[in-house]
Amino acid sequence: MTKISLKDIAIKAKVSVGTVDRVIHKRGRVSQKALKKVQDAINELNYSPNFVARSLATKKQIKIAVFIPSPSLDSFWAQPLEGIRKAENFIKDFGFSIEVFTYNDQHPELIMQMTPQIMQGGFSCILAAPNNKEEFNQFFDQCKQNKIPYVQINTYLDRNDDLFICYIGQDSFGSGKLAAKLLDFTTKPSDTLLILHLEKEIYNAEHLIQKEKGFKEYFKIHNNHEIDIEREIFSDIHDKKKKKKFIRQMIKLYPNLAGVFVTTSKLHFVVEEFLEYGSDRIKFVGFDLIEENLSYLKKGQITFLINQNPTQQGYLAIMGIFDYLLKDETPSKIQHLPLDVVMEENLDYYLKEIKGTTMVS
Amino acid sequence: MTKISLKDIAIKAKVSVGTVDRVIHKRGRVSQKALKKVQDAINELNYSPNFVARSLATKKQIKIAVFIPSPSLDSFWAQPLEGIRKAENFIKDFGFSIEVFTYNDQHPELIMQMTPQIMQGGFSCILAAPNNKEEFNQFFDQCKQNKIPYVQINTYLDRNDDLFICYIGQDSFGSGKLAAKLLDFTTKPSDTLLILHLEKEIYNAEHLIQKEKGFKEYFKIHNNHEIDIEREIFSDIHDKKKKKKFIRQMIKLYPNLAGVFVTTSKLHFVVEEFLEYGSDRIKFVGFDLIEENLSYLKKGQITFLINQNPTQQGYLAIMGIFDYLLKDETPSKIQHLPLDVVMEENLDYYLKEIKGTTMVS
DNA sequence: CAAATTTATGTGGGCGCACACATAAATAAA
DNA sequence: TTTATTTATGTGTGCGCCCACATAAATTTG
Repeated sequence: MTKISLKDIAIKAKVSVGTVDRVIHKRGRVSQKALKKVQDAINELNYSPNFVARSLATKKQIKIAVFIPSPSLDSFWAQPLEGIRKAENFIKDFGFSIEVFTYNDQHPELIMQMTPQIMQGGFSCILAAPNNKEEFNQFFDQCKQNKIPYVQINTYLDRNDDLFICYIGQDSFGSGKLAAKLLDFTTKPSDTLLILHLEKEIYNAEHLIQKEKGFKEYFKIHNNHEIDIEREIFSDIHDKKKKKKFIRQMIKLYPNLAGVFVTTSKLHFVVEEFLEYGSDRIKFVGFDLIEENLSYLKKGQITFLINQNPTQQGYLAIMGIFDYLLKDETPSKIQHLPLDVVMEENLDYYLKEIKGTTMVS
Repeated sequence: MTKISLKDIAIKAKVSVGTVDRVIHKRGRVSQKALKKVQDAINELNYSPNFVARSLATKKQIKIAVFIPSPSLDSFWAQPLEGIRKAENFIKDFGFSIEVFTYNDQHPELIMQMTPQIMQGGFSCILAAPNNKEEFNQFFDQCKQNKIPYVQINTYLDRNDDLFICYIGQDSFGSGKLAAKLLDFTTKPSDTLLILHLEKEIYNAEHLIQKEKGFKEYFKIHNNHEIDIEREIFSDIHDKKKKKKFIRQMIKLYPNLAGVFVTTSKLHFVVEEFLEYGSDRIKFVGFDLIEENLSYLKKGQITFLINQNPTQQGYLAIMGIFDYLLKDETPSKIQHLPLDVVMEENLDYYLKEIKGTTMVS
């Protein structure tokens, strides 16, 4: 009942293990006759290589580069990083190692500066979160030139080259629809709902565009209440004066405001002001279980947060790369993770991460 | 930069690898002097064994038994099984194999009949879903006698012996609270909410008791609307006549019925009748993304389903056992998985499972 | 047809570890 | 002191695979 080994194949095909090895790795130098015998034996015995032994034998160290926004600038990224570390812990005995590079998505010009360093680091694969559309299209072009395969997480950039392995993350469009549904629980006829982008250069952030589209899509289908959908952009969130002014203006502009959908994790920057100047009817929906948002959720001032399984994103991406490099398994191109609806009552379970090496999706 | 190996330790401690091996495995036959030298070397070089090589060297096959309700009788169990298979696919190259035994929780007397077979199967570890309290306490006693460690999923049975490795699953109490919150979104003063157990022998199903407690707990804290909480038990769900009669009776008994919480995955058995005889104000909350429930969710007749991460439960349990047996890692005893609030808009993402060998939570 | 070249096949060492076995050192019994 | 006995230590083989190298067979060239 024990697994079929190379040797079993060799015996069955009446050749040496060296020949079988050559067939499996398509190294050539095998006669037609032997080739067929070996292939038949492999099929008959339903052989698949033992990747544990394979990993031990190929003593080559495999390096993976990770390129994500800095967790110290945006605490959201601590979570994917945690998943990445968890995966690293698992695959390190297979000779895999991980090197993390971080960027600031508010200063995308630095991304290009870091690119050469990453390209020349001798990495077998790159995991990147392409927050900035333009820069990362260039980055991935570089990957292509250097023949380095890559995986995307969190933000999806449509790429056609064959070095793009897969995307793992949320469906931004779907998350917009979900946000709409959550706000729609409490809408009344002729209410206003506001889509609020707290970022500059929206055009360059594909995921935000998709979220807005999804939100609007929901109300195209379900607009039984004649809800008024508005959208605004404001990026000076660190300038308190400007922020207050802006929010006052919003309240004035939209007297029937019943809900605010912030398309990033930055909802916490505006909740207080909306509550102060606006009516208490206003409900909020935003993204991500970062500390700053959680305090409002716990106080009941934010009703819903949408969680995008960040830890899982990082973990799955690394493990996918592992499968790809060690087992030659090609994953499906688009892997959408669940969009969790998080409120006070189920928050805890999302926070405590599963202990032990081997988490999983 | 390559990892420290046994040999490195041997050289540093000026002994042979055999001696190092003896120290690591506590096999004795090592002098005090040598012991100390080796321990010091291990600490200094921060050595940890390469579990890939270890697995290859210990050629022994490790068998894991899985004991869960039959997926053909309760389709919920297809999902944990999927996670189990996924994990199996990963660990099979490590010489691990899995054998699945199923039982019928409606006929717990058969559980004891199967027990000897499982105990004598030569398993290194058992994964069980202890739906029936009494029988599984006996079952786990047997595990203890036979010195076979075990992991619980989905239902938690408090056990004190040191062969109980861990529990992986939802927090039943918390899921009750969450259900209460979901129904409370639309309650009005003096509404009635009904906790409905569609099982017999509730006293023997610990998780159901906990769900009820959690539900009531929520309204102890949040009862601003003077909601009336009722609870009923009905188990003849396959007898349509009795079922209809029962539901009519409920409607009559509770004229202000605004919500029904079914504590298992069997909500689909009663939705239609409640909708037929009752007011359309009645909202439903139940568990599990099984096909029968999903059709109602998609039609908008069920608003919320609570998902208990079943696939993950199975996957994590097996991988936990793997870590436990191969890496000597002791996991934390209680691992609560997230309680996902699933509605029409985010359903899809929970259904499509991540492709590839190595999922992971 | 022998020699040189190309192509096909087999052999052996090693990855890091576990484990059986052989040997050496220390201690006890004769 | 010699011989058993116990205890300590080292060596060697193999897990399944990869890969470098040696050898053998087929083909080409002179």
